[in-house]
Amino acid sequence: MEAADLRIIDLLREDGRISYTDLGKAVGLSTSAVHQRVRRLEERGIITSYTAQVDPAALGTPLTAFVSVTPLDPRDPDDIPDRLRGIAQIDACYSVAGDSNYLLRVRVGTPQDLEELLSRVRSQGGVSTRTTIVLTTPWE
Amino acid sequence: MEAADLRIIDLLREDGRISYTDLGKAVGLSTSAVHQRVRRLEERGIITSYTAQVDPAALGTPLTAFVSVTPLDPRDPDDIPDRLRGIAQIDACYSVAGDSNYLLRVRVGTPQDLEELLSRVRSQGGVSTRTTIVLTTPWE
DNA sequence: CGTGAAAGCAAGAAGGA
DNA sequence: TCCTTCTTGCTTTCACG
Repeated sequence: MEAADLRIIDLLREDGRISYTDLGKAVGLSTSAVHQRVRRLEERGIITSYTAQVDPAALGTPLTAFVSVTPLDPRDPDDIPDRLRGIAQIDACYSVAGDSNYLLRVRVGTPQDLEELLSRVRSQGGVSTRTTIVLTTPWE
Repeated sequence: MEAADLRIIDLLREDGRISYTDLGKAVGLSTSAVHQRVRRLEERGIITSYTAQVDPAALGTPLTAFVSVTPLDPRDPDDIPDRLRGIAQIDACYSVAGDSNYLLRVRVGTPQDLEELLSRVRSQGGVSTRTTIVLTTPWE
């Protein structure tokens, strides 16, 4: 990938709402040229989306936790992600190599919410869980 | 928080580059009204930033891992986040309650890069590590 | 990749419920 | 306080060189 594209990606990661005009000034290209480059990056799947970052506490979910997930019966077909996909509190799901099969990052409001969520994950996913509470997030 | 603000936040999380005009149509308010609301959400720190999501593989970092971090000497002052902040490959740092003190999410290109990174984390952070490799990311 | 024109959008001022 | 409308200047988009 070219230097201009990398610079564009950097700037768009810093400020996803920057205008193509400013982007052009920053990389030394015309508005249309950067616009075209950005479109190509999007088409090639390099830039996948643009999102607003929101303070979880403001949305009523100040409590973050990581949940390690292991199937109760390892012989079952592994469709755990499909089984868990509908659960809104799970905001990331990683398939991992290690003690457990999956690692989930979840966000909830209170310890009670976490208890309910874990119970739902266990029954709906057919899994056992091991949970690690996040105290603070120095950066993300 | 009001329903309109929540709807605005939802839409901005889905598409961080949506125009205020479209946002206004979607929530049934004028352009200026939503614009004003968005600015207030930003000022109040509810919307913290806008970012482009980029495919890690395209940036040459297809390998994701979680690193549990424990201080070698628990009596030392705990400035581990400060010690690790400069390391670009660490893209999230969580202080956790559990076996270890911190959980890092890291992204690198190759197993060799991971080896180097872990060695740097250990020496620079004054910590021991336990690493879990991510195989796939069903969602994030 | 750049230019230029047309359409669309942002941002501020003024005024009303 | 929060909304709408209006106006001005930018930004985006697209056809073309």
